[in-house]
Amino acid sequence: MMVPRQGISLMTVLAERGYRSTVPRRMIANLLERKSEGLTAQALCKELPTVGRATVFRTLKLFLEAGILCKVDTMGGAPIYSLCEKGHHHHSVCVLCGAVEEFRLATIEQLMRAISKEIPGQVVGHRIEMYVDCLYADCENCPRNGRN
Amino acid sequence: MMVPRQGISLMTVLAERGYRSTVPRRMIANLLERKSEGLTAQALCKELPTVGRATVFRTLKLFLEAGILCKVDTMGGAPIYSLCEKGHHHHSVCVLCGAVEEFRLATIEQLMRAISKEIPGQVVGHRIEMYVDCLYADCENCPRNGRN
DNA sequence: GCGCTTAATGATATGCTGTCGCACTTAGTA
DNA sequence: TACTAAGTGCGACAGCATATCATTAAGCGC
Repeated sequence: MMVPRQGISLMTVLAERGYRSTVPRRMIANLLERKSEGLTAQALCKELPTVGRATVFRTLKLFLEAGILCKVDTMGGAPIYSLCEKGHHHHSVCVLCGAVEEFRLATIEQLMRAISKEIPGQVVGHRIEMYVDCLYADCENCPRNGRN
Repeated sequence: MMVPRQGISLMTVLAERGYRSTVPRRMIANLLERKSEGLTAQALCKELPTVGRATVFRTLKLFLEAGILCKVDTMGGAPIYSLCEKGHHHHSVCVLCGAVEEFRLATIEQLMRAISKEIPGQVVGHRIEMYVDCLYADCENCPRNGRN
């Protein structure tokens, strides 16, 4: 839990795909890698005022396409962009502070196969999101935990 | 599967809750009840040009609050509003034509309880969406099936 | 290091879902 | 039938995201 995620660097992946290493992209990549709990697009823009909004969204899209970033829907707020390992997984989202964690359970994939048999049509994808009270007992961003 | 859903009428539910029966509301309710596979807000507006956009959204909100309508996220498109039975369930969404079906499996709820134990924090909700090729073998709205 | 080509950028406009404020209409009741 | 509050439509607006386009700079050959 709460392992500092240090996967393949985002910029490395872009380079592999033939994209240029630019100042705005490095800034965005850096911020995403530091904030492993995830950020909204708005937060990125606010933290990087020198980077244009369009560039923020374009860069996020590149990372999404590369499969190293996930766009996680919250319960009625702005989606959170969260760095993720490659491979299939799901997310737990804190409804209080918006922190995102990924989880992966063999049981889920078993269940998905079971559901696939029950549902008419060919299943091409699925999404599971767990909404939790807070991921971290001592989270200081959660209104509930003043200081703890 | 593909049972013509004929639950409690939408207007009846509104009446129970003390809302007035107005022309726009009846038109929206009617359309939703006829199109059991679901509609986007935009589609509703287009089919009911005499009803204002604001009214469409306000009425959808009423039905959502009453728990007889579900807002289902698609994979990157506009959300679909789909009539649904009361009670907890999940959705399968066709990625080709956007048709929505609901499903409910005891196994899922068991699994959710299992996951709850694995995840730090108190689970307050969850969302599962299955994306399928098409729900209906003979769906004429799917580009794949010309006529069939 | 120097230019050159083209990808990438930022500013701006635009699209989309959804909400708000407000004057007008209408449902339901007296 | 008349009254009154709920409901409506319009237009403006908010927030996320994308398109356009002139300008900038990354990365390459030299």
